[in-house]
Amino acid sequence: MPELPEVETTRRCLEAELAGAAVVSSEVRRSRMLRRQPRPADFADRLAGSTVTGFGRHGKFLVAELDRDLSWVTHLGMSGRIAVARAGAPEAPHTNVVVRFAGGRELRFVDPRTFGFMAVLADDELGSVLGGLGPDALTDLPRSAALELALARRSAPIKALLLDQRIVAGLGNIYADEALHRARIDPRRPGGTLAGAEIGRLRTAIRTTLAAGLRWGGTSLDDLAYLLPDGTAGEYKARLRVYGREDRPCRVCGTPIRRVMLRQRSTHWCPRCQT
DNA sequence: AACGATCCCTGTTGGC
DNA sequence: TGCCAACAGGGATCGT
Repeated sequence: MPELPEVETTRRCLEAELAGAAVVSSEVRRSRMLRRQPRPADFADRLAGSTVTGFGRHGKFLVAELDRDLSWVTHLGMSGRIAVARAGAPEAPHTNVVVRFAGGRELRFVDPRTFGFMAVLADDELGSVLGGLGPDALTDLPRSAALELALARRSAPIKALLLDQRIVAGLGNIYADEALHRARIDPRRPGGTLAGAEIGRLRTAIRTTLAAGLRWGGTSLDDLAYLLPDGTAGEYKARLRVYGREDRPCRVCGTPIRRVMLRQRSTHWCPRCQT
């Protein structure tokens, strides 16, 4: 579930907790977590002795800047989360990577399904991981004209195009459904059929939806998946309009929310509000 | 090129 | 109760 609001919430916590901290050592317990690191041995070698100057984000990628011109990249995948704790405090199951900082705190990467990954990359390696990403949906959302151009003549469902990180980076399955409900657009519509006014509504809906998710600390669907780095849950789930609400009444018109599989991803919408 | 299916991995849930 | 299939926040890759 980690999508842009969850990653940005995580980033803000890490910036407050760990910006300026020096890495002492790291421990990788599942080597699969380093599969995007060109030479896996570089990970621990490059982290040791590095200082984190700040935490950034592009789409769903968390990008910590290190001194020495290195970037420490984390993707949370489906089930990943970051925890910050004191060394020695009880560990969650599936703690796959631990990075220890001077002063006795550590960053823990918990990820049961291991779809997430970490890598410490030099500038010339960064492109192979972040290169294909489109503009960030929160900080750099394209203007309507640019969005219209990106969707023109596309036959894929608009929902699928919103999930394509090359067009806009940051939306996932939850917030794509939520934004389309806010925009009153049927998720199955071919992207190329969206008219001018609809593009504007979609753009506004993306901004509003992401801002709302962020305001509530993201969406924690259950206690086993996404949580904030301090272990508390994001509160946006209670405010979702369509995701996970099949057969329950639309919050706008009362019509039962419908669900279909689109590109193997479950898709929720209101058949009355969204056309 | 663009599109859709499949696979990666582990855990939970719902139906029989 | 027990078992097994279906499904879950993402994305790389492979046919067509």
